[in-house]
Amino acid sequence: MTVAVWFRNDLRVHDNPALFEACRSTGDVVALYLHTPEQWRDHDMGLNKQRFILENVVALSKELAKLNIPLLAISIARFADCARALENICREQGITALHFNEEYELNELHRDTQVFAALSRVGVAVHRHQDQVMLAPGSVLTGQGQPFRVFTPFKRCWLKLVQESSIQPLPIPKKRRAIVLAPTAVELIESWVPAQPANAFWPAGSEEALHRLDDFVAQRIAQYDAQRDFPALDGTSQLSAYLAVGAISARTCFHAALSANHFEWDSGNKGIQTWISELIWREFYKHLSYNFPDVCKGKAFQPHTDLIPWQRNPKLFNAWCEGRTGYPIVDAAMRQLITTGWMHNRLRMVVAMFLTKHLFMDWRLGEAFFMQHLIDGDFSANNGGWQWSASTGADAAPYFRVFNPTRQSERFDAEGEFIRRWLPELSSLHRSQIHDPSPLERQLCGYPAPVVDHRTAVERVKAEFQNVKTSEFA
DNA sequence: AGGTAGTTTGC
DNA sequence: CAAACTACC
Repeated sequence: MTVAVWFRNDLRVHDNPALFEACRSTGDVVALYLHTPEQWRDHDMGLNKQRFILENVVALSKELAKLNIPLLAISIARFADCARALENICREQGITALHFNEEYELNELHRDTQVFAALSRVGVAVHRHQDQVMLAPGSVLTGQGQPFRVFTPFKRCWLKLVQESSIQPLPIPKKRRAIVLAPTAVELIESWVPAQPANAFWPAGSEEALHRLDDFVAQRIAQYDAQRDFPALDGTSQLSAYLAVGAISARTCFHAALSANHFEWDSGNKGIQTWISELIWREFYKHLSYNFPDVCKGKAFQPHTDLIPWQRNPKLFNAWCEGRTGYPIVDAAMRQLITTGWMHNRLRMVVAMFLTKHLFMDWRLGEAFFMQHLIDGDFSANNGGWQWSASTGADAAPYFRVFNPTRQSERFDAEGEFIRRWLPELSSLHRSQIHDPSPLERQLCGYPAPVVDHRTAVERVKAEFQNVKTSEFA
């Protein structure tokens, strides 16, 4: 008897429910990976993340080899091909049961429904496990049995349920007896990696992820609340990419944070509590994708905001993409994204608000651009963040809350350190000038004038929102 | 997870 | 007259 584990966004051997359960079997265990480059393209997945995933698959195959579990990897085109491919592999390898961890976005759910139906039809037992979130979507509900639309009550309920259920990460399964089946050559997987310079900021593998978590919890988490908003500092965990591909689980992160907080939930260290809150935002957005699948179809969470005549002016959009808006903090952030595949969270909010509320451009353009560049691109978190910024989402920023990029810059990069790092043309400017250089200084530095006037832009976007405002009497 | 204009307070 | 507070967007 052979049992298979299909790996997707859970590229690790520790705390992996599907792997752990498969390994309770006495038969042989094999691991499967399906590469779906065309689907990735449809999802706007950038080369940074494609590379990172495949490097993590390679790292995973080595971890699995230590357990005597061969990894079979094949390249197909898209999710629609998964059922057929798995059916073939199961037949060829005599696989009688398939385990995998659930994913909650619409296309992924659809894929998994097809797989379940196809394999059940040919007599393969399909076992789905909960992994991506600590509490399954559908299990965190209001008193009315409805999904939450507001974060704070969601968080309160989530913490209560988690306390009752105690989140305990699973161990690495025991080494198994050697089996005959040879794994897919690492060279084949490596041949799928896009030809692009290696990303030195993000070494692949669970080992690195766990090391980062240890380091963060030991050194920086206690100051997280005080430091996380300053992009020039290294105040965040830098774990997002590993969470996005599942090189580490949210459970492991949560458990480490809680343990550092002496298992206190609503008390103890403020930095730890704030970081845990961020893990809960991640849960909140995954639950939203599942409970409100319209957001997976490009729709705004608040339907009336889809009446807003967002612009798609390519000239302005390109200025934003390339970091030439004439707002130093925005341009520095965009260059960090393009260069490293990552952007500081505070700046994600700043540039997203700028694109939507100053340039009045469709938030979907920004959402797609982020996915094309982010190494940690995650549909739910990215869509949630964009809709928060655009004021179209669940528990979003109110439409009249518009970050003033210059004010944000003064508050969170007071010395201009971050700006100087990414905009060398402004590096000689004094802190009093760097956030909004005078016309003369811009000319001397070869730095563009602002593409829009702050005041004018804010007036406009507020008026547009008021135009589509739902009547209280409707 | 805000900004801003206008007003009041407090030295 | 600047910080603090308030109302509104």
